[in-house]
Amino acid sequence: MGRTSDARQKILDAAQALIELRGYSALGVAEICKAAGVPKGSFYYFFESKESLALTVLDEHWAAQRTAWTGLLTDTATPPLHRLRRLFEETEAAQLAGQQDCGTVSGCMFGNLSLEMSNQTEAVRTRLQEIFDAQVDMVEAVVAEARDRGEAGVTDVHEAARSVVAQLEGQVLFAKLYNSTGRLGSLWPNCLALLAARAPEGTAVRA
Amino acid sequence: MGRTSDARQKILDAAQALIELRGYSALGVAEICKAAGVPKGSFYYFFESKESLALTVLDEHWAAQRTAWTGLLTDTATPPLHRLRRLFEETEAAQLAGQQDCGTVSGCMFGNLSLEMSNQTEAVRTRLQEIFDAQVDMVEAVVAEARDRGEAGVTDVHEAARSVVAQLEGQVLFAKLYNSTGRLGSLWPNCLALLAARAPEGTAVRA
DNA sequence: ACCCAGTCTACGACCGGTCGTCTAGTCTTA
DNA sequence: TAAGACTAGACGACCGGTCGTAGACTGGGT
Repeated sequence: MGRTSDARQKILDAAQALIELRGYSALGVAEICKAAGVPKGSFYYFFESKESLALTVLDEHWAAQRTAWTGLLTDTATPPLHRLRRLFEETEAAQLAGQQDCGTVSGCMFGNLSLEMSNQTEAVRTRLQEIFDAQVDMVEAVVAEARDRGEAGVTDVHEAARSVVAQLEGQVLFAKLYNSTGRLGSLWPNCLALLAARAPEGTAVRA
Repeated sequence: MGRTSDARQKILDAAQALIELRGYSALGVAEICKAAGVPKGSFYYFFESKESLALTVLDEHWAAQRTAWTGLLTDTATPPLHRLRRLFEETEAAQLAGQQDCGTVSGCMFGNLSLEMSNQTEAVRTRLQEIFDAQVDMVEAVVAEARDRGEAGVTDVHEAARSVVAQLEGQVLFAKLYNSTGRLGSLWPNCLALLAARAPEGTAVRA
């Protein structure tokens, strides 16, 4: 009896879980409705189309993650690099939890959908770009803070932040492929390395 | 006719192109056959199933890429780190070429299929694991060589190689999502950073 | 207190089309 | 003509999506 029908929310919840578990294209509207315990006929009352559902799931998931990230990354009581480390630890913990819940490391929904849908529907691609832009911006702010405190030698903070997020996506992809969270521990040392000063051109790096 | 029918090869080529362009799940057997100019009825003469086609495409694509990588990475005439740099340059060039051919950065087929299929069919997941294992091994050999020459400070060469490949996958994912190869240039400096010595535990943090 | 249009929510039945797959058969070559 | 190489066409299942309407609720008229 919620003000917005709870059937809609049940569809949303089921869709989010199933998309993380099995992807989008391989998923049918009927299957989503069955999992949600909602008649299929109701689906198109609550959602305009399957794609519109994907967009809504994306938005809801990002809203939740953004809240969590904001809490982690803007906590001025802890040094900026420690905040980043906590972000990685939380990511690892989340993947581990997902694995124990449903037997499978589900990876990052945004990365998953990027590779699966971005060249099928322009709307989803645009939304995913906005999400990753926002993620990078959030990391960038922390990196800039660290640099100002002399804790990171990097000069181009935006590109550095992008690389950190890219590293995270790549490692999570591996975690999903190998169904193992074991190696996500390298996230933090790698982040540290990416945030160190860069040699201007060419050769080796000393300690 | 040819001992291996050329129809089979035409299906393979069309499938490879279409999978890079539109993914696997969203692709129908009929569409592949039409693009290949092969009657749909012939498909199941040449391939056991759609999944078996995917496996074959994967193998063929990897065989080609492995050859190219081997040529690049085992060229003892050039220093190891330069070989790695050339690998990134070639990757960037390949993505750019793909973009100009079909208007879209197609990304890495292995990464794409990892996120799209790895939790649908175990056979594909296993094959993808083998491919990435091999990629990491190839990079690892070069990293070990660089370290022996004192050009890389990293101690765990396997994990370092894995991180380099992860970074590559992450950046290529972004290139695909934003349909832009412009930022793949950060691949090489990031690789350098990942190959530098790691502090054992949170050194950069002085708070 | 009762009723009855009118309105909105919610849904089962169904649509045309496409999916992956298969079989029955036609070609080609020797 | 025997034997393989190849293919047309159709199969049942299922896809995303539509639609007519049942049921719950509303607010005036009586």
